[in-house]
Amino acid sequence: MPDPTVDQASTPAVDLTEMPGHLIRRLQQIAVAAFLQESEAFGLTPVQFAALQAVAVQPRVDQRTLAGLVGLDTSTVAGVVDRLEARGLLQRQASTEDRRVRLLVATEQGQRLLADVVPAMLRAQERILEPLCPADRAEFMRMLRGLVAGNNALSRAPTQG
Amino acid sequence: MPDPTVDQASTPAVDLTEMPGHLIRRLQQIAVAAFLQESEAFGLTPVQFAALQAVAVQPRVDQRTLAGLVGLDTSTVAGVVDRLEARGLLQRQASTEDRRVRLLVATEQGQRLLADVVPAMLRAQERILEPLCPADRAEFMRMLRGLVAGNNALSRAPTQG
DNA sequence: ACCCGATCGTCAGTATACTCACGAAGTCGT
DNA sequence: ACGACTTCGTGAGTATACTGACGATCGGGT
Repeated sequence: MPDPTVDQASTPAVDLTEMPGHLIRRLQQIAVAAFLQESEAFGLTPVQFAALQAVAVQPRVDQRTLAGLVGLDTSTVAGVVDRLEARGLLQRQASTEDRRVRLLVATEQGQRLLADVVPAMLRAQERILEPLCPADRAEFMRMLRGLVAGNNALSRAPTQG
Repeated sequence: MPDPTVDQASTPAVDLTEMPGHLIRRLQQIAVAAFLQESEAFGLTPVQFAALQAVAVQPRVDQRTLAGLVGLDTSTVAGVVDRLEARGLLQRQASTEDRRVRLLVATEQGQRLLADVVPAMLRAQERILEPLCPADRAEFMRMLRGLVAGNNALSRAPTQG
């Protein structure tokens, strides 16, 4: 009697739970869900938070530089900035020196919202790593940094920060 | 002289590269890029591969069960299955016992494609973990499994497999 | 037999995230 | 001054991934 979960023909015995890519995707879904739960009251997504935060720290960045800071394609940044601008959290200013670029500045409202969201964001980060013992958490973060740094060039939007 | 990268007002000093959520998102982008590069010739996305693989291993699954196997929302599964069906890699069969459900079966063509893609997929997995030393790779996978299992209920699409 | 709640799939809407192509604008060589 | 090349932002097209709502269907209780 063959194992009923495995096709008798020639289906390769691939276990998704052994594949880094699969687990990374699942963990990403989890990380987004944790963030959204903790920051429910503020209506910011993780990417919107990252973008707004980067703009607040570095006012008058252009969109291309912002893309490099948060690790996004410039097409994607355009949409994220659109939504932040529509909510009045951020402004696009025309540069006088280079009329191609749009300089980004966080509004007062954006900075206030940011300050409010930070604690929720930090709670979400803790929740993500909670299943690991404290020693493992540090190890995991170290490896995560190593993997992202080592493979940085692989993705379309390499980080420069 | 204050650090020019930090706003002097009150911008919280959040370093994105210290946030698990940010690094996980970056690593996910990297994992997808690695998969797409290795499997370029076949035109399958990581999620399409996972879904097709799960259907091949477990023929006549319904879409809801498939969602649980690969960790996807049923809405998302609908789209993935649509695309696989349109390419003739998979078939939706009406169940005689329960007319609500659509049973999924991989076609011959789908199974052949799957077999062709598996080596590319495995190469992608190796590339993702490549920056770590072999001992760390095993450790990383162990922690990854622990994080996904421990937080499984957090995401909308908990895995049952 | 019939209603009630649960389940399966789908749909509309929104938000990443990519590719490729484009126009506008800058820069540099000649 | 002019053409070649590059760079910045945007747009269309595609693919995850979620929420919330819906119709169709099934099951159980009365």
